[in-house]
Amino acid sequence: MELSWPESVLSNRERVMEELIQGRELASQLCRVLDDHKSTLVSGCGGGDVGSAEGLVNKILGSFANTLLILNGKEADGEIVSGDQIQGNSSGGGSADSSSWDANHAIIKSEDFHEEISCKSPSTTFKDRRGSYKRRRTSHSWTRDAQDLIDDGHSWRKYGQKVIHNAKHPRNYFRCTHKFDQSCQATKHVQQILDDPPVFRTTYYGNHTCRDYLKASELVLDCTSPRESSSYIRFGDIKQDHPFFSSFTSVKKEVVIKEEKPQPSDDHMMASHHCNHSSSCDYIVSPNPMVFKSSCPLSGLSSTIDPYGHQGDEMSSLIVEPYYFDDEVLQYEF
DNA sequence: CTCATTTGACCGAC
DNA sequence: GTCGGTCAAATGAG
Repeated sequence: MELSWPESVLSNRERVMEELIQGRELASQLCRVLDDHKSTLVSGCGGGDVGSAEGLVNKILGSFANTLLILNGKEADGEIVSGDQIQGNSSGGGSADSSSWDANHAIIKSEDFHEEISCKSPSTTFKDRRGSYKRRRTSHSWTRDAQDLIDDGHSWRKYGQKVIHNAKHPRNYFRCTHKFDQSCQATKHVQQILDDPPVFRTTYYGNHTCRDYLKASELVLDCTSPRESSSYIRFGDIKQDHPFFSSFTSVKKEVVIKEEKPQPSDDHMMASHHCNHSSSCDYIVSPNPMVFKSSCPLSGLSSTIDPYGHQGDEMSSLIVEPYYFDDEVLQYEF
């Protein structure tokens, strides 16, 4: 199959590579810093170079964010951020808090970005009765206004629709498809708030804890067509009519190749994919769930990088996947 | 048959 | 009492 990159992508390809490679280098530095820090702690000296580690983390996040912005075509708008501009979750609040990012006619606002790790109702007391719930007032949420119903890269299942007081259109309620099989608590509400032009407000609640590889392994693309303002690369569903989609076919293959290796963990999400093709493609997304798996919530990454300003969607999914650089896997062990 | 959507009921928050 | 979020049976699509 012929790989053909669109011009806009080709022009950014080198920059993407630069950003990714820089991210790899920074990550390597971070590993060393963390190792030093660990040994320092073991030796009882305390302190360590935490500030340096944080700086590296920020730079890494910035590198990946820049990559994503390039892919998203936002570079020209001067929205490339430096690593120092990105603040990790650990530094409190998250940079997405006051962010408003206009992409593809979408406006994202982070309304309520409180860190509430401990959630309200423990699953042990989970609803025995219908309608038993607590209103979401303190859980973090993000709203996103868009003229299109944008696929955010996750699988959603509609579980309700409600006519809202003083609202012209009913509100639709969605939960993650993997709510039960993976205990993913992410939900979203979608409501049309304007008629002409139609504007849909999507409010996201909670983080995706699922690993929806089929959907998560998508890349957000900038698209010149307003109608396709939210096109994605879908590795499990390559759209061949799009020149950029076809160019990523090899990516899909590589993902499949990795699957065929025996996975010790619960890595069965893409078991339905079968492909024996090999590929020499250069930068790849892998579904290996072990990479980036740490005690830190993934939202720590996604909340700061994701230009949409919400956690756990396709962007974060892309980021937390391991990246291959010419047969080299970027892996972190924290 | 499986899975997603629809829709009325339920119930806590206000 | 009203409103909004969720549940779950019924229904539909593939």
